[in-house]
Amino acid sequence: MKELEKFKEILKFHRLRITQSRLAVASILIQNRETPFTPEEIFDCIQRSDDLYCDQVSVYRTLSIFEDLGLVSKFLFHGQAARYMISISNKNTPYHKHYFKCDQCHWVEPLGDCILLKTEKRLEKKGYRNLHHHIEVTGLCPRCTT
Amino acid sequence: MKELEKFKEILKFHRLRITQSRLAVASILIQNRETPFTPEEIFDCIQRSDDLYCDQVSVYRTLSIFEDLGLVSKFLFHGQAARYMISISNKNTPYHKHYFKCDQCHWVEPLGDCILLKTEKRLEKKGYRNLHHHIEVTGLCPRCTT
DNA sequence: GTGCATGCAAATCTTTTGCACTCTT
DNA sequence: AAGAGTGCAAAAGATTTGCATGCAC
Repeated sequence: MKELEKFKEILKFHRLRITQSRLAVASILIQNRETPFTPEEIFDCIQRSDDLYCDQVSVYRTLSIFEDLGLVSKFLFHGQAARYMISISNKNTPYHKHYFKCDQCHWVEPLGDCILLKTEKRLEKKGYRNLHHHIEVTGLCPRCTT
Repeated sequence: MKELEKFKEILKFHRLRITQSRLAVASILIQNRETPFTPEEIFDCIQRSDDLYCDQVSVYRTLSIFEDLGLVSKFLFHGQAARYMISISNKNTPYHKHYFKCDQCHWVEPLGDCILLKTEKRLEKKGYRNLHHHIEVTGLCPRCTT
């Protein structure tokens, strides 16, 4: 399992420790790379597992660290707990930030190339700095369409 | 004040009552059309005002209704309370959904024409339905750049 | 008058924090 | 051995709900 190694490598690089909790959260995220999970769902998965263990609070702490390291991305669905999804591909290709999110099954699908680069360049010329962007397209995926 | 009339009109159209609370929240949103406010900030504004009144819980209930009616939009900033901003312009031009949001002062600025229409059409051909989208560009605005 | 909307209190849900203890390094 | 990380409990913050009362229609 290449991706878990990637997690370990990046943790080491940042002088962060490789612990049971961090490996547990990483494993769940890797196993469910197609769907963003809430901290609670991740915690439940870990509890159901025989060989993984992590406290619920540590799930939050771990996700926060993974987010800072760019290993996961955080998705906010309106009126719900935040959802996290692994952001390194199994081919170590760069993370693509733009997704379609299904309102019903929470399935997430990459959308293609970024279409905001021009907009950001224009803003930078005007004096805007530290630009980040987030594009969200939501709706019902083909499987959830009745 | 044209916009308040628009709020009243749309409430009436949906057989919802025109109440003190709803008018108070609408007024604050209209007065602060350039900045999205949290429910608490809206509540504080109302409390500071002499002639407006609304309970804090009713601010939440009212915002939820206004959102359903398309009168306001909800912005989620990571790790913070949701922010709401009026989504009808003073010229009754259609609401433009894409903004730059300043991380520091929460100033919000429209970005220009929508660049996702093509993407949405492509998805619809594939069987996706009920599509909505939300684009967020964040960073520091010129005023907040040191 | 009818019943939608409100105010208040309390519950709920998510996330964060404090602190003593544990385990990685 | 040092101190980063954890587990537990409890706090904090945002939002929702229940219910009796009030107000728009």
